[in-house]
Amino acid sequence: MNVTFKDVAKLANVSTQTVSRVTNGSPNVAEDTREKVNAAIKQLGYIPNKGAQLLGRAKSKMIGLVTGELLLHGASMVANGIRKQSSELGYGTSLSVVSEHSMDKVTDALNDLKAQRIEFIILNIPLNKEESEMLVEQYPGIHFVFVDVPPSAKVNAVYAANYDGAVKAAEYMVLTQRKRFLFITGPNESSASELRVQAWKDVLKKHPDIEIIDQLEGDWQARSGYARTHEALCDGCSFDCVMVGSDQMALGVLRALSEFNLSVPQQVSVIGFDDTFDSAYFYPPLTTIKQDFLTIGKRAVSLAVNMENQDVTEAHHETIKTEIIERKTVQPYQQTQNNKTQIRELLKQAEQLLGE
Amino acid sequence: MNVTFKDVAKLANVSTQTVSRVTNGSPNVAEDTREKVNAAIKQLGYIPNKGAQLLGRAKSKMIGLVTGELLLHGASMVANGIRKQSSELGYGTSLSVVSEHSMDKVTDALNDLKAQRIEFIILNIPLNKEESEMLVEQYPGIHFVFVDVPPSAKVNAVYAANYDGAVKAAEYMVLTQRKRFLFITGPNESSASELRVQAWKDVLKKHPDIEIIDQLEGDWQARSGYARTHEALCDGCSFDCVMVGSDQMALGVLRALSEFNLSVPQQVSVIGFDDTFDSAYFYPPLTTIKQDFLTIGKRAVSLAVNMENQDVTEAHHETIKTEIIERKTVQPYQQTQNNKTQIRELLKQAEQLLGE
DNA sequence: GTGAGTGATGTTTTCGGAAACATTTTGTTT
DNA sequence: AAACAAAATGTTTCCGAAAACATCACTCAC
Repeated sequence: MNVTFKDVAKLANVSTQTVSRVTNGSPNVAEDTREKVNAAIKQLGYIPNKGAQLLGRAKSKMIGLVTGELLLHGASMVANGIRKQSSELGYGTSLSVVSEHSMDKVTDALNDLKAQRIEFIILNIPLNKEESEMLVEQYPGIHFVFVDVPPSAKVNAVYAANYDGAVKAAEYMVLTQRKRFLFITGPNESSASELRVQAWKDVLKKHPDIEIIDQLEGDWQARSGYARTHEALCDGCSFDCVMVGSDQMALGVLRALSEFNLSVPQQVSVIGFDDTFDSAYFYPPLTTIKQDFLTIGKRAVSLAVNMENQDVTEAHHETIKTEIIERKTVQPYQQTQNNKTQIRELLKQAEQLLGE
Repeated sequence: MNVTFKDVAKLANVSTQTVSRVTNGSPNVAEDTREKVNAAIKQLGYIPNKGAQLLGRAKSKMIGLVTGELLLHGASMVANGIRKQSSELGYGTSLSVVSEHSMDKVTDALNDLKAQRIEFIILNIPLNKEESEMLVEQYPGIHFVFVDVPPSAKVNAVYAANYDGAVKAAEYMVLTQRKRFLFITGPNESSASELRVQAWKDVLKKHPDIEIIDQLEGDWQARSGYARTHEALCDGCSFDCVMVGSDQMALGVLRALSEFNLSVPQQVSVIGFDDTFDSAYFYPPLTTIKQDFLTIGKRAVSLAVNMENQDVTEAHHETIKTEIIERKTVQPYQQTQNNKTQIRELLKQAEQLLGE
């Protein structure tokens, strides 16, 4: 029915095995034979059958990715990095999105990948230490790389420098003389979120005059950032600074603050985490900790593929650095007196309105 | 090496074909045999080999999706709808992301899907009429469904009601007495974008006192919305209203306007398109046209699968309705005099700053 | 009681490649 | 030119499931 190997072999007047050698780029093929075969392939529009390849081949040349919701900036960018690096290294990718955080769904996804005889799997979902170690044990022969998972000697992983990044954020806030902190964190099950909170706390507890007003759990999305902040304000919380676990949540935070007529950064400073494409266009533009998601994805692939060649003596860990991006939602101390500019701007706006 | 069919058959003391019948849910299997086989499968941890299935089976039971960048809200949500509906109908999905708009990449992706013997393919990328028709011809036997592609009798497609939605947006603006319009559109190659612009123009040309100041092309992302608006303002353009092709671009538009001290919605009204999760948290919350992306994805799958059973006499088209979401970036006429409230707020903010 | 129909199961063949192994051709060395 | 290595190509077998076909046991009708 479909064009196959044999058709190509017949047309090029060679054996099927030679065709196979050409399609797989074997070096031991004469140049003119190769050309002849390639011409036949092109002429017939031959497309190899993945099923047959998978069945006949020892290795699948595929990298599996199990990830959370791709709407999230981080997950999506990591996936992009993985796709990019995989294709660079000559691997295909098979994607499995696990929306809910349930181990059943994860094992379903893993079985599906195993059914494709995929031997490299990158997991970018929140997992605790036990879960990640269990998976490695449960699927022997599969090379796992985890993203942002609690450190474990048994498990290969790539991390953003969550702790370091969060330290930078907290120290930056301390420098600007903020005293009353509100935390809006990512989901508690996320190791990345946990590390960031820990870093914030570690920095702040060095300063006895600083108070942590509250710590509220969000789901990375703007909606939750808004809801938590709104609740806190309704409860009469008073804070001069919000540490937020993601830029998207920070968007919601900014909105809630603006509804309560709290000016950012004068009355309340806000810092995010991620540096999404949008965050530079928030009102005001968001100061945040940049993560290099693309590199995280790329390194995860490289790590996975290298595992094959190396001794599995020890698990590899790799940390991708973060960077603070200074924009307009945190006001450095020395600028505090600069409110005049702000006031002048507000008055100008008022005048313009009057002029209409 | 791996657990296979034969192992299961041996353990359950049946033939391999019986195992096959059980795994495929054939009705002609005795109840106790079925149980025996299932027990053996479970005991051995048997996972079917996708390659062998693909090779041995006539149909692949898979739906392929070729989509643009999943960072975009629309693409990501459509993909979610497709995954959901596919698994509901018992199909797997294979995803292929095409970042650049290049037909070569598209045919690469298509060939990859064809290599998996996938017979249902949904394309969610900007394509012109010729391109879509060409693909249908070039890949006979494959059931294509296109998303937001120019209407063609030869091509099955699912659309958002782009034209209707854009009409609503334009009429809403007209109602609020806006006179000088700026368009920030999506990429020109996008049929959806084109339709929206056409709708805007069709509505506005009924009103001779309305002027279209400029029409600028963006890439759906905030950055481009910001850049285009910024450029327009630097060029000295004067407008009281911006029609924007996507919410993300609208975010950039809002930022640019705020940098020029133009108040939204008093001096300039802005309306977006999409209703992304974030848009409710913009400053001010964005008035926009909501698209039901999830349904678009779901309907695309249903359409594809139904094509198999029906005569291919005529292409099917389906339109998913849009809805206007009124928030705060468009000011209805009767509220224009309400500026006092706004001014009072600004003055209050100024006072607060002075009090610090 | 015999033949037809039917449900449950077994046997054989097939899918399309790739690995393992065998063979031929070419090139190099002495 | 003989000897042998290396490169190029061919032949056979196998991967793991599903389809096609074959068989068998049983029920029911006449």
